[in-house]
Amino acid sequence: MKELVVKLLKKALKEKRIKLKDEEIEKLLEVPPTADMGDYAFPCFFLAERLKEEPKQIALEIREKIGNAPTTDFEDIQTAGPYVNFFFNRKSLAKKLVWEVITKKKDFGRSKIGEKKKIVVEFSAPNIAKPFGIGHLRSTIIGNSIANICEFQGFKPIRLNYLGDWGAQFGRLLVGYKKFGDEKKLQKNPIKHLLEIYVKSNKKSFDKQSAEEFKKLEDGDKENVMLWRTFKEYSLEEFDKVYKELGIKFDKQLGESMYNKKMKEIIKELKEKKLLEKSEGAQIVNLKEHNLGACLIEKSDGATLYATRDLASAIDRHSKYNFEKMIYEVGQEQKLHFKQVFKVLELMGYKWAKNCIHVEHGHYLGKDGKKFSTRKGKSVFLKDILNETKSLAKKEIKKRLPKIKEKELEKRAHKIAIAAIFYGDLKNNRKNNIVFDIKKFVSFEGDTGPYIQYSYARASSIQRKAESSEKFKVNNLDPQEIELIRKLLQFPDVVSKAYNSLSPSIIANYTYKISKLFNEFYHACPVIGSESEMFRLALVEAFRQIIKNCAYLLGIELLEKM
RNA sequence: GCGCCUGUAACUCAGCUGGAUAGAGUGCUACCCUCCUAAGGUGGAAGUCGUAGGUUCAAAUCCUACCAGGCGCGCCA
Repeated sequence: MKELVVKLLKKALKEKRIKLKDEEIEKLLEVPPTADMGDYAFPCFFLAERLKEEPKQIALEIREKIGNAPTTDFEDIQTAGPYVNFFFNRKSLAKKLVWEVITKKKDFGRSKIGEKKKIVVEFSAPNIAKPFGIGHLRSTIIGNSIANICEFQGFKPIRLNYLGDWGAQFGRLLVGYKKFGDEKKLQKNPIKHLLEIYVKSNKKSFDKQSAEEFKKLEDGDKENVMLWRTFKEYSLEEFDKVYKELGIKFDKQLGESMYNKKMKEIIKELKEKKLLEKSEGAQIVNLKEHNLGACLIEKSDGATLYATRDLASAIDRHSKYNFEKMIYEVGQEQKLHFKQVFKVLELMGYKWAKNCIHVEHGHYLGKDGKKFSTRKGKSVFLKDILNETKSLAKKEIKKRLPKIKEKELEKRAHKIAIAAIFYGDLKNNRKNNIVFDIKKFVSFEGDTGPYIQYSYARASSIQRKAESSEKFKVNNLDPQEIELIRKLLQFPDVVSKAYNSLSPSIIANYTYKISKLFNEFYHACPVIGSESEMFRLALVEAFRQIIKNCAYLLGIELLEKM
């Protein structure tokens, strides 16, 4: 539909001797704030500057050059000050859009611009031996959604979970386990026990010992390697359960430890390329002239660091996947680290370094405005949030369906809880910190995941009660129908906007908006038994389809009944 | 001290590649189930868009300074 507007404008502008590419015109087009201002608007300010004429005048001229309206596609084309407003023939718009959505189904809004090129998306990346907290929840939810968005834009995402299974924190854990460890406790509740140990050993007095234990681990000390393996196995079991509950799948699950053997190669390569220098006993890449400080490669005791492993992993992934882009969905506090790593890769001569992107997210803060910290033992665990949300969902379901079977109850409550948590996170701009409020997560009213599920369930309910047909005639449209159609029309643009900024929140906000418009439509326009029954059923179906596509992008599941 | 991010209604947040009257949700308040699911809908009250300058025909949006919060700045990840 947008192309029609572009076509008309291009022709009119040509007559005024202004050459603009289709994409340029498309970029200038706006969707007016309300339906009575039309469906697309062309602002003339930009041309006013170029032609040194009054924008109002230009708008009038363009309107004149466009010529006849109405046509089959346009009901009217008006000027409003400096804008040329295009009013689609709403009946034909309604018919075209609904038909397109119903025939394209899950491909409506999909783009092929990605040409199946690979995009590596690293996300989640929890640390072994620590419980899955809300910190990693953000990366998991956002990263998953970003991978889905890339897929929808025609790329082939490679979902990568890069477990924090190596590093100095294992030195701490080893010291702690040797001092306070208890095999029985470990078997009974491994994560809880490991966290206890970690908190106990996270003290300055153990710093030296911890560093020694980590170095021993890196050098292959038998006892340490065995313990490390045990910790890892227990953790993986735990994480598998978490991902299953969340409905998250990865293409690859790797750990930092796998690059342990490649450390020497990397250091050798850096030396050969004359990037390494010794400083205060450690080996660094000096990035002062790039205003990025120093990137630490090797500690003074010879042990490696995070950056070293990230360099190795990036090079390895590029040789394996030859990716178009690599996205790291990691917290904002690691911004400098990634800038350094990407810079070092660039200095090493890897041209693809510019295709590595750190997609950062803000964190959950406590009500005091402070960050939660596992190190201080203060954290909010996913398990607790999930349980609390689920039990409230159960209560709500039972209120409506007192006789529901336990199995069905469990299933629905789970889907609702996941949607509440996912949506509650994704609706926020990822860059910002969020004040964590359990009440908000557990709330099912207003701008929430369950509201979206509810809207879908209502739509599905109509479908169940009426027989729809492929043939429909569009009668006069009510304002609520027009508003809904106008918004549904925007779905493809919304997806591409979300992709360009790698922001799932754009999809989330849009999903809420169409749900709200649907509920308004539902309230104002009876479907079954109305004169427009057949068209309205088709419109409901189009809404269901688009909201399904949105839910897919967000990683949440919908329910036919709730 | 330097760098990055943020500051919008009582609270939590959208809007930020400049554009037509600044939007939601929660809370408060008044209504709407003989009607396709009230987890809903309709109305009302509530805003110096942190402050002060600047750029522009046009600024919540861009620039500068300041104030406030978060994060980072060498052997953690």
